[in-house]
Amino acid sequence: MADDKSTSSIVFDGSVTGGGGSTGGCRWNPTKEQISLLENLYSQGIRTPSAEQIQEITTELKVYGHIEGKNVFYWFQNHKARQRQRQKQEQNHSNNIFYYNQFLLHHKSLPPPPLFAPAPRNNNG
Amino acid sequence: MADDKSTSSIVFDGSVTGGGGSTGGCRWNPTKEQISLLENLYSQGIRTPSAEQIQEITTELKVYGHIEGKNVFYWFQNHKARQRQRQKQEQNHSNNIFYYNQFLLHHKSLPPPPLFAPAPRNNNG
DNA sequence: GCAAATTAATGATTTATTCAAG
DNA sequence: CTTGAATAAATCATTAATTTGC
Repeated sequence: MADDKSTSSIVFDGSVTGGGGSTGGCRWNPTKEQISLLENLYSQGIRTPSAEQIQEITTELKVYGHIEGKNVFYWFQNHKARQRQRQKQEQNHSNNIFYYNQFLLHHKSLPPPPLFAPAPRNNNG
Repeated sequence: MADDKSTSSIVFDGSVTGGGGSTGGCRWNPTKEQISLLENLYSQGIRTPSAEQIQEITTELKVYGHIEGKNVFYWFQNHKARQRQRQKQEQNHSNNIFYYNQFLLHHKSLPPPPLFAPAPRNNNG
């Protein structure tokens, strides 16, 4: 499905180096161990590791194969986003009770709302 | 398209105001359309709509279901607050992930990340 | 069994929001 | 109001699975 994109030529030359050779792919190809470890960390609650964390994780994962900090960073980004996406698809549940305090609503009849009245100043419209 | 969950339609038909019987369950339950529209307005820059704006928005949103001015007002209040909270948490949690996202990635292989490392010492070996 | 073609998964880039600071 | 910072969302591009035909 690579229609006429032509916009991006990609400067990626695959000089990822470091790899033990293998297929010398252009993009990082995580090993089972690496994925397992990453998923474990994610499961532990790590969603957006700090730079330091990324460094540590990268170092750890290097034992199982070539990897860089950016790979770790991207992995968490993508994983979180895709997990979210999948969850969203499951949004079949009925009500979407949102964030609203019933506190005010209990007032029911709602008297004249002066709250937002004294603000005739600039409007963002 | 036509992703209507059709969950709406009832919910708040009439007896919202002037009740007095049930203590709870009478709070505004925004529909997808309403939320979408509100978020759109928020995205357009509206943070604290004036009374007139609230009125207009309310009128517009009434097409999709019962809603009152206070709901609109509170929605913006809560939405803004929530966004701020989230942003703050993020800021406090992560430091310079940005480092990976903008600069390094464009430079391919991750060089030594001293940017966010005030570490004046350099131990190696 | 294997290879080409197609589809699905996912790594890597780019873009758009959002709040804080000046 | 403009700029800076930092994601998250959307998108592109490549790899792995899977399918299909021989």
